[in-house]
Amino acid sequence: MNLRQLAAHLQLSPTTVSRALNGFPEVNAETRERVVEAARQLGYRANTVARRLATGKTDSIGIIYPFEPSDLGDPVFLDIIAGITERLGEASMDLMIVSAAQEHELDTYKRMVSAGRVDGLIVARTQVQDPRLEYLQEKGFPFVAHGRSALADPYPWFDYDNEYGMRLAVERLTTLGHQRIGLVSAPLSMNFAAQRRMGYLLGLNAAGVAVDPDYMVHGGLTPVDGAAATRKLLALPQRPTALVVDNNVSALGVISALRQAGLLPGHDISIIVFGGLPALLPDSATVSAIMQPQARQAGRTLAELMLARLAGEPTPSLNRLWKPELVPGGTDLPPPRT
Amino acid sequence: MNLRQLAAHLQLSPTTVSRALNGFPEVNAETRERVVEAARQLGYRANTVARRLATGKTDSIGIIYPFEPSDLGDPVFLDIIAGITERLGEASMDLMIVSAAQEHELDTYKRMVSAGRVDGLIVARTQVQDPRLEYLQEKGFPFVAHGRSALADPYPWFDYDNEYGMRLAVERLTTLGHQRIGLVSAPLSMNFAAQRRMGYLLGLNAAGVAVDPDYMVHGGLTPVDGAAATRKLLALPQRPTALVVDNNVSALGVISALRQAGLLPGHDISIIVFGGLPALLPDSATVSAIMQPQARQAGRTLAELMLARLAGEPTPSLNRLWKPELVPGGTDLPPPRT
DNA sequence: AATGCCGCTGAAATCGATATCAAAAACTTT
DNA sequence: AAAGTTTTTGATATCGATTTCAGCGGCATT
Repeated sequence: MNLRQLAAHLQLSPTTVSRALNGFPEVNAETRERVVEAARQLGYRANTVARRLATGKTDSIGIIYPFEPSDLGDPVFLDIIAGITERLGEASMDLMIVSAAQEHELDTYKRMVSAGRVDGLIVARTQVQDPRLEYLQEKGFPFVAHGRSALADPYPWFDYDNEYGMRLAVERLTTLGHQRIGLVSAPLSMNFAAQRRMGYLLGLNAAGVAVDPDYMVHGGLTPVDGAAATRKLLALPQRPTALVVDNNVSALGVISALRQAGLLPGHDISIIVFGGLPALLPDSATVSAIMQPQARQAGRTLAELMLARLAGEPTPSLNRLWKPELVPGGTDLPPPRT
Repeated sequence: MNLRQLAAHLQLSPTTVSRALNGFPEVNAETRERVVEAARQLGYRANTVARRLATGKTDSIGIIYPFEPSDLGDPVFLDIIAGITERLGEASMDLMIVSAAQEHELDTYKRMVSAGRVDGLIVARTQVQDPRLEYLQEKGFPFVAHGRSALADPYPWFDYDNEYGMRLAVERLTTLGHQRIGLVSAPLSMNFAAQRRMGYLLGLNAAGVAVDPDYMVHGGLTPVDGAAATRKLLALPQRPTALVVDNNVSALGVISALRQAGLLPGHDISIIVFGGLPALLPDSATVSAIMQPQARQAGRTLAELMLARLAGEPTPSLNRLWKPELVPGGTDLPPPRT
């Protein structure tokens, strides 16, 4: 059942039918009613592809995700996706997920852009220098970044105030009296890691605690890396009395490494995790954390920004910075007396 | 840059250019080379939407996922998605993810089908009686089910041998001497739960152990439900000496409930988890499990089946049943002497 | 030399909608 | 009643590809 057939059935022109269904004001109220009724009855629904060609809009947004073979899966990513699709659905738009081998990621962006598959792209896991964003900006292709980056011109982004959050964690610990605070962080090429590291430094400075590079370990984004970093920190001559971890995936490894070393978090050593442990874990609330608001809400916001961008809102208004907060869970306590 | 422009540039007709780029045999080799070269040089790429309208294929597959507000996120779902997109990408097809409120799920299916947005759908979380599958089959719309269901005609599906897997677990425990084995399962309307329950029953029967309905608790699909079920089992006059859990999300709650009750899994009580604990957890390997092969591989297989279905392969050949296996992790041991 | 066939190319129709512009119908105004 | 508006409808072009069918030139066949 296509438009022409429906029109023939109604003894109207396709033009009028199309107008009636799309709510154009010039259609006679009675006619519109007839058309809408017939469409409902016959189960007519405009062919998405044809409409797309005619209007030039695809009504879909893409997200390109570098699924790595070894990737254990970012626990919040799915929740973000849920938020995005939810909000897009309300505007009857779709989300297209495309996977890209990391080395060909930029090529995938180029293909998506020039083949006109989507109206806009959401860029995840931004990096400090991000060729993907540079490419999109140069092309003038609509995008929203999840995380900030160094770009020439303003662009729409959504981000947590990573620096502030980590500073919050460090200041909490210094207030409690800690002097030796270890930092476990993700690769510094990741934007959030660099920002959280900066928060760590600022926090120490504010408390007048000297910075010792030995206490800052950055590695990968897996539990295994977290565990390795922890062992390195515990092996220091003066081992840290507290740890801050800049991401929750590594944190899983950190905690298991502590247990293996016979240290009970919240008893023998303090620990604050940025993002908190994955909510899936029954004991996730027992670890003190810097919490970001709901990931699903973040997804909705990303979609919201995308829609606003496509509606032509001026870029400077399309930035959102969310402040995380400290949620005590019992693993932030004063250092042991010596 | 569109086809017409490229053709004008080459002083050829759009027809010939299209044919050259799409590998039709009747094009002169020299001409083809010229065309291909020019396309590369000028960065021409056929507009996806226009091609879709002309060919009637969308080159994309949909998956409709009932993201629930309370959903903690299925830990393997993302991995399955990764596998699907990976395989589809190799066939240069896209995956469209659509979220649906649970109550409107079927409507969403109808919309996707009649608006011609995708060539096929992958149906997740099949149920014993599944109106979504019934609808798709009736419409003759291509789909692949992740999990079996009761349908009139044969259809493409991918599934684990749930019955076999759970039977494996139970037989392992009865062999060790357990007589009172508790079952924690997901809602029985879910297909996998019903199948695993059947495996549980068969396993007990095979060992000549009487079935006691009190030892079978089914609830929701969250850690909280798992914990509640566990407490119920522990409160029985003769409490079970072993537990089998039919899904890994509930298992998280089961384990924490055991700990709270002062029972150490693998010491005071045996436990085998279907699917194992989420790999994200550092100590996931310490729990005995019935393991399914890699989720990502499952995703690839789903995509593979979809592609085969679209290529017109006969349905009966499009079924895949994977056998899970027992992976001991230290929590399957003989019951304590009494 | 006339005919037939093959290899290659192009004109035009098609996919199913929307958008533009023209025209018919209904209604006011003078 | 004629002229001018406003309301409503329709014919047709358009989006950018693919696909069908026709045609041209060259070569082989008779």
